[in-house]
Amino acid sequence: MDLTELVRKAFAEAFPGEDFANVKVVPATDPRFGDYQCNDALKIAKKVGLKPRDAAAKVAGRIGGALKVEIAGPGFLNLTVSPEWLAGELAALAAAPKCGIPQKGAGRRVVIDYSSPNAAKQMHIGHIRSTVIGCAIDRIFRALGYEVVADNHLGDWGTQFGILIKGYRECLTDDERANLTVATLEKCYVLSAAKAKEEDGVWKDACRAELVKLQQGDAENLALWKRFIEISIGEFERMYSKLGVKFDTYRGESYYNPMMPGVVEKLLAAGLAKESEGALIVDLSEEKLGVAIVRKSDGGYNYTTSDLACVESRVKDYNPERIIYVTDDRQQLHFKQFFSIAEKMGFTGVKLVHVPFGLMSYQGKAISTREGNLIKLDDLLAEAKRRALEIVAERGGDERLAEQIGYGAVKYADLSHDPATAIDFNWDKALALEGNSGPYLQYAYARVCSLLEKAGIGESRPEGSAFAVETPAEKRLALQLLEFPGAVVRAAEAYKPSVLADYLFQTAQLYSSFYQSSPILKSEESVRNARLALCALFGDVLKTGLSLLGIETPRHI
RNA sequence: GGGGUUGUAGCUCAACUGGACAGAGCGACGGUUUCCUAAACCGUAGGUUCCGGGUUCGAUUCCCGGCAGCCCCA
Repeated sequence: MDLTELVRKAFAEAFPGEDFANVKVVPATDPRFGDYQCNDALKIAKKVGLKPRDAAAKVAGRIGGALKVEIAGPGFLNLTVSPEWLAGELAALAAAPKCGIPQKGAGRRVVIDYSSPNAAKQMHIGHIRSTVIGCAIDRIFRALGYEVVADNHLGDWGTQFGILIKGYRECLTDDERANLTVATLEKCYVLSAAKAKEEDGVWKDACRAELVKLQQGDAENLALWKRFIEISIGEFERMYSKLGVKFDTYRGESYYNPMMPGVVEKLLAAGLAKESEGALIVDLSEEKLGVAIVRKSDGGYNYTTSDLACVESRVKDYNPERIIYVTDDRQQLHFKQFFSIAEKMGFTGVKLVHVPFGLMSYQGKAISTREGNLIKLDDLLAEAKRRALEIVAERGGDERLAEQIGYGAVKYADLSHDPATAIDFNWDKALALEGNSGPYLQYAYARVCSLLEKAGIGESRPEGSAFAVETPAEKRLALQLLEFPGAVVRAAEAYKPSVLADYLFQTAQLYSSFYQSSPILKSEESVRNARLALCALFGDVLKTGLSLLGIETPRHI
């Protein structure tokens, strides 16, 4: 029985002819107010010409069934459910596949564009956010039944390849060329770029010449470029496998490069683009979005054009309902511009969504080689594992467990914040193992697994009919567990994995509190069975929820 | 100059999009282990939600005007 539906029906009977699509029942903000509350009688009171409390009373009189209704304060409807209702809901949730996550996305397809590092560079801590937030959104949408195309829009084209090719030929030893790694590529880029700054400009011109050859399809340069990309992707995938990230496609900028002239032609044909100071621009000043350059005066293209080509390509290949871009918030203007142009070009059947996140800094400064504050992702993960191993080893845990916990800590530290929040990287916070942290949740899971195993339940599940909620601690946990599907939906609608992370943490807190205060294995049979059923459901919800955040759940810690 | 974004406890952050007494974590102080994993639990202290107006039954949330930080654009 859906409480919102029930209450909406009561509203509709009390006030025929009004629209109550927005009426909703939400969990009570305080246990003293009951189990659920509805605040909508207050909102419609004026509309129907009644005092708020009278409006509430009129609705309250029509809510029946298993619900106890009280009118409180200015006109809140406080709802208290019966133990039977609660047991029934818990049993239904326990029996539902995927812990009751609604399949809202069935038959729908979305493209999610995230991570997108630059080729020939090692990933660093600044890449965590797009990767981890994007991955969580990816998993959440899949869980809701969406067909997701996870696409890694690599930075794999541009002037840096002229510098790299020149550097590769001149700055590396034979041995380095034979055993090429991303670290070597980085080094050769730095050496070559430094020489390109020399006064005479000879090196710089040579780099440009290599770039032109590459762009014109010179076989040797193209082969080198391909090799650089393959090595880069290999290195990225080494990181992704540690982080549990998997892409369906790696279509980088180079993939869209050939489509750019076509895009510009369309813009011209549609009368959207015009010449200005030698460049081709789209004027969006009427929308207060300034102007977007779609072709520079030197004939080169930039991101706006490339992203438009990308939308066209994705619509053609996947026909998605939505394309979600997870990038840092410096790019907000760019996305507004390009979304606006895409709409004017007629791409109206696809919803374009930008999920901006606050840039990660370190010691108060933007992360860059120049600032000398660049921490490699690999090093961060190694340190996370090392710190976790120190603690895990005391209990006989192995390296694998240390990875699960250490990486879980890193990911959770990011996912538990609203994406919009800018994060100043801090070792102790990123690797926190206590309090509101990944390991806290993993620990709660390991404890419940241990409990269930001791009860002889393990991975099997007790009869749903065992549910019976008696004590306040049980009830708070039970009501919270019922909110899981809603939390997943809210996280997806807001594009904020933090909503789910927050829910899971609160749930684990309620469980820990319940666990502390309530003997389970030693209770007499009916209580024991009821509590075990609740524990099992908690375990399933926590495991499912953490999997949506890309955090592993070892059964034993 | 224009635009975006953020401002909540000592610190880091929540607050289900307008609801009841603004909640957590860390840090501080105090307590809990012959008992199902103490990476835990319980309690105490800590607030002019940046400032000033407005909208209304009700504002951390919405509107207007400031201030401050970060970012983008020319």
